[in-house]
Amino acid sequence: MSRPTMETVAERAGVSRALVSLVMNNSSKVSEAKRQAVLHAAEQLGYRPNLHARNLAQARTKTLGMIINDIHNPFFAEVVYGVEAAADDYGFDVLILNGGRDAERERRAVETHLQFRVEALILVGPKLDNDDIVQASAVVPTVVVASGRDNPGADTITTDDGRGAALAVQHLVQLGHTDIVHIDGAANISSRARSHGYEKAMRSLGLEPRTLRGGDDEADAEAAIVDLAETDSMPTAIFAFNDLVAAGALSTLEAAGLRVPDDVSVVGYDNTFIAELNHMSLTTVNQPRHQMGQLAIRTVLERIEDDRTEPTRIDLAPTLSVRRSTAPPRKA
Amino acid sequence: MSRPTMETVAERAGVSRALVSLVMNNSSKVSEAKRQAVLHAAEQLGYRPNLHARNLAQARTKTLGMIINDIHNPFFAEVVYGVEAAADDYGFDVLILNGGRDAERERRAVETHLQFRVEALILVGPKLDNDDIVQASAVVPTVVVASGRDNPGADTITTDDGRGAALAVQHLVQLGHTDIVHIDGAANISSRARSHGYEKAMRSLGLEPRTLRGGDDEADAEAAIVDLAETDSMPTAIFAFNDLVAAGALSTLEAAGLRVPDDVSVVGYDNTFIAELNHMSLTTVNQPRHQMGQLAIRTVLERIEDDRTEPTRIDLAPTLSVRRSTAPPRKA
DNA sequence: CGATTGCGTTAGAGCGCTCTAAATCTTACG
DNA sequence: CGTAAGATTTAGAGCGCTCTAACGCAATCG
Repeated sequence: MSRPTMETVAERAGVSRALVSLVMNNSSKVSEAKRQAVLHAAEQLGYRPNLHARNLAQARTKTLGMIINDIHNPFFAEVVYGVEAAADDYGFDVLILNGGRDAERERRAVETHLQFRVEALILVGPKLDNDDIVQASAVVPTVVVASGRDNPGADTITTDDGRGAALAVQHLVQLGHTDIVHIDGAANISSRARSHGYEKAMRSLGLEPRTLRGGDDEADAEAAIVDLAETDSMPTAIFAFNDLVAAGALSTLEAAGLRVPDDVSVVGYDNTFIAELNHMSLTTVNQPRHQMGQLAIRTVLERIEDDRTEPTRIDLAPTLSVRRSTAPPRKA
Repeated sequence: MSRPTMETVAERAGVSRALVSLVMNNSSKVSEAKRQAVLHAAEQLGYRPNLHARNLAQARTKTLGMIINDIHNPFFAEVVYGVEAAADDYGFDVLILNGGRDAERERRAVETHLQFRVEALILVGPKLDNDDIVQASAVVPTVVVASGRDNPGADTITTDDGRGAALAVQHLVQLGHTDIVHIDGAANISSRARSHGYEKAMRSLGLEPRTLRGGDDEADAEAAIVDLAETDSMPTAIFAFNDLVAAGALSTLEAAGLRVPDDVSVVGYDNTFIAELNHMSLTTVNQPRHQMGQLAIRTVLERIEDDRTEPTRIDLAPTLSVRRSTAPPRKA
């Protein structure tokens, strides 16, 4: 009652096991007659090759291991699609493991992938620290897709957060804003690069930067906005660390009786699903996620083929998606 | 230069390969001294068991295959967490493959999982048709997590869509609404059950149902709402097929100069991320997604252990998450 | 017509691991 | 001190597949 094997198929088709193997890998040197016989027998038996056996016999697995920081986050989903599209081109399977926003779980996921002998590791927005990444990349080619991060030993695909922030500032300034506040990402990895970019862009345009402590979700925006409202120092525009913070800003501003974009313009970051909703319609900085995913695969697979040892870093340019949350400031 | 194997470790530790195997499976009948020696050697060599070899040698893989309809959709993400939590309890690894909203890709994903000899298949919101599901479940125990669907051969975890719709209606009626329009899900699988539930609930409360054709995204809501506005037959409340449609309703109503919930109340379905956003704050029908994921695993694993052959169906009760998009109707 | 070539096919070793049965080493006891 | 009972350890077969080398056979050629 157990699953049929090549042996079974061979017997049924009246050929040797080796011949079945050749057919399964559609080798060109099999006579049409036998090929048909084998395929027919396989079909009848419901034969399905055993990947474990194959992977063991061959040196390789033709499999890539991907770990996603958090399956909830639609930001990463787009990267996944890019990765899968590219992997498909190269004939690789992609196994996905969920990191669950937890370094420890991610570590176990890496371990699992390594035990599966994946040929490369794609870490999407990893929580792992540098040591873990160094260790992993010592075992198998590793590529990290994340914003604003340097990963010793591993290839890295990022977008330039500083430049993204500058795009946001420039857009607002072009609209006529001069009083632009930034709500930062607090301890988030990419927070630093984004606030630096913001501050640098402001100064280079002769404006005074004003950065408030934020975080990475709606509630984090609230405190900052309330503070601005109470101290009567509400700017004409707000550049938030990410879309979720921007969303928090939106609702808090509204609760305070201010209208977006009439009274205050708001810019987010990441161009997530939220930003696209008509009801939100957030102007936001976009990262070419699909392309990031594709590049991740290309980079790491070329690394295998050319056996390059030096890690590469690819820094893509973000773009701005302008929607209805930004407008010229009210004429004072 | 190739990876170390048990043989290597055994040699280094001065024991036999079999002993290393025992240690790796932490058998109790190994002397402490040898255990340490082996672990030490393994550590030094960076030894990592080869899962393919192990899976081949053992009859089983201790691995489950999950296919997610669409990695973008945060509805499924929550199910994933439930699945993973439960699988972890049972000591199973979960391999995730992305269906990509495409039946053909899903079919290939099933094939891949079968070739990996997963011990069970978890299909989350599958696009596959019944035949495919029957075929898959003939090979390996299969469980489908999806709303409103019957899956011959496979176990099914659902919530009762009709009841969910009734919850929405009851809530609105309790608030005092009598003119409640439903925007349906058009060709979506669960559309039927939800509209039936809506209509039945309306009638049982002595109200006249009014169902408009919708769909599953923002744009689909627009046409319906515009129509209501133009024919001057705007109800006091709208029950949408899902949260995204509800979001579309929100923005279209607003564009038409109507306020939510003051002029019109809106109820969504699924309690997705969107509904939670402060700026949207949608009252919506919630499905216990995490629990659905957990139950999926329990069901299918118990099926293996008790080798039950009859498929089960578990129908969970939805709940209502009340937020700010609903309120009593304006007093006329 | 025997030797050569080439195509299609197959035998058999080996991939890294588990598992059963048997071997070896201790320890305890009469 | 010999031996049976336990406790550890090991040899070796086998999981399902790929791959190399060799085989059989028919066509080709000098």
